[in-house]
Amino acid sequence: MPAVQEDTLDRTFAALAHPARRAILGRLARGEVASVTALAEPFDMSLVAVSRHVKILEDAGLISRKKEGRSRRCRYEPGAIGEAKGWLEAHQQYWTAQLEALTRYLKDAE
Amino acid sequence: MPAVQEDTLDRTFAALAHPARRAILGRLARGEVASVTALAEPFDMSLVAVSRHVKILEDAGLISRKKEGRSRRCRYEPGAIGEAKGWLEAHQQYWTAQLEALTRYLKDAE
DNA sequence: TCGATACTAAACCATTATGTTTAGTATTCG
DNA sequence: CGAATACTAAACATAATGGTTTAGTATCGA
Repeated sequence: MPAVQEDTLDRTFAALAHPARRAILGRLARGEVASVTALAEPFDMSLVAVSRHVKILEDAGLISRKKEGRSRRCRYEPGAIGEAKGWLEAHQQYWTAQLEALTRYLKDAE
Repeated sequence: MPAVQEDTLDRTFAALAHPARRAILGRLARGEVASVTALAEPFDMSLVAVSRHVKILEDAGLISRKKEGRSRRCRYEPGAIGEAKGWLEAHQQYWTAQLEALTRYLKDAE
């Protein structure tokens, strides 16, 4: 199991906890590369607010932003989501292993 | 892809964003069934604080609490973590598919 | 029954999160 | 150059989070 920094997971899970950020990430995860203005378009929220959501996603390592003229090209970065998934998987696996052990134990005890 | 309620994911990811809660969940995910006092033991934090972390995990559906005499038996509930993992997987998959398509495209363009 | 145990509830405080509006900085285009 | 575009920064209001201490409530055990 790769040793992931605690505060990295903090930031990643916190970033994923907001529906607007999940929506933005979802769009980018489908391969789209979009400007902040384009990302803001579906939301009933100021551009400033969206810009900060984008920054939170960037700080969590979930996306990257590159200045391109006067706009920013935002793209998905798969590393952080992989780490979060890894954490969840590891814990689900432990549970599954535990459950299997219990099942075997109960079978033997019959 | 199962339709998971947005605010359920909000609560689940928010619950996972705190290291103490991940630690508690990790313990329970390994199959342990523990009282709040037992869960609080490793932390340099009041029992009251831990009790509230436990409640946040419970509200997110990650664990359940059952009154047993004067203590509460806390146990792992695999559903919510599965939904969170499902969300992450779905988005990783899309990206992977996108990447593969791009790779094919670039190969053809050579 | 009376005190200890295992909590949860309530009140409080400091900090962080999330939105707003208003400014300011680059960059492009006529 | 000068206006429009695409942001980010700053200042602000409000709500939520995360901790504390102090009070309850329920249960157990002598």
